[in-house]
Amino acid sequence: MLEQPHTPTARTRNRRGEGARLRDEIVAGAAALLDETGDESSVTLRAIARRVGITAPSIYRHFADQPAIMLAVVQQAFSELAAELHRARDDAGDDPRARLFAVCTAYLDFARSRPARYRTMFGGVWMPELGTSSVTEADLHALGRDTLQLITEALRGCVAAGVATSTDPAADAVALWLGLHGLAHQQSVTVSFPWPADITERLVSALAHLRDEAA
Amino acid sequence: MLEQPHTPTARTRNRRGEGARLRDEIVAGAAALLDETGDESSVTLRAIARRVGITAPSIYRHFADQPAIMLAVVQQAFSELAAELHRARDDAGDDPRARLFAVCTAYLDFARSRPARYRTMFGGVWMPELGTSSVTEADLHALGRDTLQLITEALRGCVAAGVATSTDPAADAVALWLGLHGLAHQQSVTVSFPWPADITERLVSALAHLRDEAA
DNA sequence: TGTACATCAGTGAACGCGCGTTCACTGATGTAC
DNA sequence: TGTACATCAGTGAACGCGCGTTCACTGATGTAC
Repeated sequence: MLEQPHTPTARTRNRRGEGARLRDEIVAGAAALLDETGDESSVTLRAIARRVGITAPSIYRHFADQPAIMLAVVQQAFSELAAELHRARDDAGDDPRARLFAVCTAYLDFARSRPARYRTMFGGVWMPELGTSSVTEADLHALGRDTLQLITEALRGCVAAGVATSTDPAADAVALWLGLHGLAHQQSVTVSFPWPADITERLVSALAHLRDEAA
Repeated sequence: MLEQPHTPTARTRNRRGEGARLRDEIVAGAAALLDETGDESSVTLRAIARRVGITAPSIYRHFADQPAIMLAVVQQAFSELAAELHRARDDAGDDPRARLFAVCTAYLDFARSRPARYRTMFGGVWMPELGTSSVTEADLHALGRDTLQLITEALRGCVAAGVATSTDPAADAVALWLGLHGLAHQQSVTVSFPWPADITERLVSALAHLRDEAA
């Protein structure tokens, strides 16, 4: 990860009533910084300000403190993830097995393409700040609920079609998500791990209790 | 996680030739700090020094820089993990199924009892420092190799005894480890996740391709 | 057995840096009359 | 249509802090003679 100064384009100040735009720019800048440096600790309030092309105090008009920015980044990342999973499922046609694999593959692709953001979403690194910061515990609940629900539905589809033998799709969906998370997380940390080539298929078919494709 | 000042016992300086003892105290102090704060960024060189009861520059006699301390903590944690897994397996008797579960349960217990250390071991948070620091890539390879080998052996034992139907234990062991890692990691981050009660059994039996116990 | 000396463990003061946050402000833009 | 004024987006300077790291040093301990 080389240093890439990213000379910010000279900003023209927002017009009256459009100040809220800066909020989006701040979140986008923080996300870009996170992706580029791969390191959560590089995403400082001042670094974000430099990146966006404003002075540090300007951020306080839009965020109570630094953790609040990270929370916004994480929230946005979760809705991006949900959107990508939905798109993948809808593009996969009607075969329930294909739909399940489409969702799982999209999940892994998401993590692979934004490793640092994925780690931040699930890393809990910003959670110890709870209590000292403006981030409330309520903000954090239900962030991953969408994802889990999508996986559950895809698994139920397989069961209904008789291609999966799971007798408790809700519980097995949790197990399946945990497997995906383990792989996604480890991929986001190491590139040189000696994965079996078919590791995704292996994980998904075992955890979803898929029948042999031949059968 | 409340602040616990931990007034260090007044140190008596090591005798000549025993200076290397401080090295162990530094590593232990860093690990303790990590476990107590739950936050990697609190484990600064100066905080470690305070904790151990020495001045900051004294650390440089034993470690080239700050990441080198974290590497030592991680290395020690990996050998602790390996030791606990071996002990669990050896205590589990001869039943291969029980041995496999003993290893997997010990793995999860390890992560649960030292969440922050577990996250640091596998979090890759200290890896971006590579190149700027004294930590070499060679130091990092093979750290988890022991663990994976133990799981592989336990799985092979099940296959040999006919209680698991895996046809590629080496590859399935990777999948099983990934599942355990997903669960261990998520547990280290959240306590309030609505896990199914039998999540461990569910993960292990699916990924290891265990036969129904009834059969 | 006594003493000079080298070695070693650790200290104390200082450095420059980037950080989060505060404060009083500026100057463009829209609005009321 | 013109102008005074309130509002709003953002600035600039400054703060205190903890950090990693450097440097010259101290003083106890063991060793050679």
